Amino acid sequence: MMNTMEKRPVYLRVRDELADKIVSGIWQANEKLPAERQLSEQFSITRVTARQALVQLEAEGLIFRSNRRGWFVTPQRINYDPSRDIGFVSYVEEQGFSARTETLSKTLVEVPDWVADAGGIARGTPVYEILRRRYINERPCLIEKIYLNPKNCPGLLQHSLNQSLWHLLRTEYQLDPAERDLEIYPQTLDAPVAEALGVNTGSTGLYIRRVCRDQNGEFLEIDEEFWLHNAMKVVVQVSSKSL
Amino acid sequence: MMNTMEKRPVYLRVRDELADKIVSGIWQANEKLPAERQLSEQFSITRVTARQALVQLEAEGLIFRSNRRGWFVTPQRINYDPSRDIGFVSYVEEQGFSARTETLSKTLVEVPDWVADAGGIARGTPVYEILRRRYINERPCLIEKIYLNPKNCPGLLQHSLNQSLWHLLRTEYQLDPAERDLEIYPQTLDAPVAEALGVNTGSTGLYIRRVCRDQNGEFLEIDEEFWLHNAMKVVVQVSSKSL
DNA sequence: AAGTGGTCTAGACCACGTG
DNA sequence: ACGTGGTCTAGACCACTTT
Repeated sequence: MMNTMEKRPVYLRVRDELADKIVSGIWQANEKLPAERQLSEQFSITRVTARQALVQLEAEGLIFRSNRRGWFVTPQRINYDPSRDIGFVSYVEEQGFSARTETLSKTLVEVPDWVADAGGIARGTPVYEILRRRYINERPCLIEKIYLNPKNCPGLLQHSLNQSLWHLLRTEYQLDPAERDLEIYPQTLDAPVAEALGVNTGSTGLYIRRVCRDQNGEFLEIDEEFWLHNAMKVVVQVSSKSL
Repeated sequence: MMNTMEKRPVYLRVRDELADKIVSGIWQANEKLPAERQLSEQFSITRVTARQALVQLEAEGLIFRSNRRGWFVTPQRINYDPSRDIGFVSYVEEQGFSARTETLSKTLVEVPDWVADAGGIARGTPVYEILRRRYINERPCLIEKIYLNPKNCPGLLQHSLNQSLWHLLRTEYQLDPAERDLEIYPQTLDAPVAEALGVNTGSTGLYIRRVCRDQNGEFLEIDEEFWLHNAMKVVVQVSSKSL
């Protein structure tokens, strides 16, 4: 029974009880929580209040929702280093998870203005655009949008892109990035991305943008990643530059 | 009048109208939005629905709330490079904002276990712990918790710490970081941090952890930062390591 | 004292996913 | 067909901030 003398709002007390079942391991990763109506009955609260507790846990990353199927326990975050290119799949597998990449589309498009500006190429130039979806333990965790200058990698789209892109770029085209500019911030997922990840539009995500250049500072690749906010931790190692 | 044929939920249509006033500049940064009750009347909706729209905008980072005072338009994000130590204040001022640092506490404590492990020092060792709050345009934006090995900087706490810590460490103690390990992920703000930032417990934040080492790999500083999720963008430049 | 957001109740209907 | 979450109404009382 809950202590009714406690001043903490009801929804936070419910949150605490549910959080407890998760961190203590009573509810395992990917396990489905009881239905909202069931929870409200169990705690003698309205569904609105139950939802408030659930939304709070979602914000904390402890649970996630899948469309209209229900609420589930979030699996452990993976570590992710956007500055390395040893290959997503092997990197994730090193941590004991399974990973998979799926190519959603690969096309030649007119370069978006911001990509042209960030990459220092002329506006309107045609570039390769690759859209991929990546899974961790069969859960779709990020959408990736990649832009490449065809000048550097002609015929790239003929290859299968469900594997490490950098492995391909290195072995087939002798490309090697020397420097990367990263931009990272929390952002809500817009409709197309959210849909592709099977979550609600407007749910929280983490946005990562990566601009890779070669030794001459010439743009090699620009990559935008839209992650579920609870799927990973960014882990980067930076050496000091002499100024 | 809103198009009632539209399938988009009401709260998202309200969101759109409010978002429009913000991005179009009709409502300026830090301006207060109309009261929830006023909005619900204006749009002929319940307060619950109005709140749903506001919470959505909050998640997107477009507005923020201040205790029970109301909802306000979020000012522009600053760029933040956790790999540099040119000084927070000057870095922010370069971008046209004002900045200020406030020391909340400075003490000698027994090293927390995770700090000892991450820093490679013996558990139980005494270390300096510094707690600071940083403002951008007089808005509290982050809480910083710093751990330092007193061996490297004896007497540090006698200095004023409302300024660039690394300037102090360099000029007074000849310390210079060679390498930094960064860990970055979205996380909700716990009670003490949220209170110190004047926001609700459980609101979204961005967590940054930084471990600085010298050339010999010895731990110099560990720093935990708890940011408002909408206050900044992480911007890091990484040079490729030869593997 | 008045105004604000914070919390909560007790319902309802809808759209979608799963059997 | 049924169970699920997604949305929404029309109220209420409380705690805190501002005037």
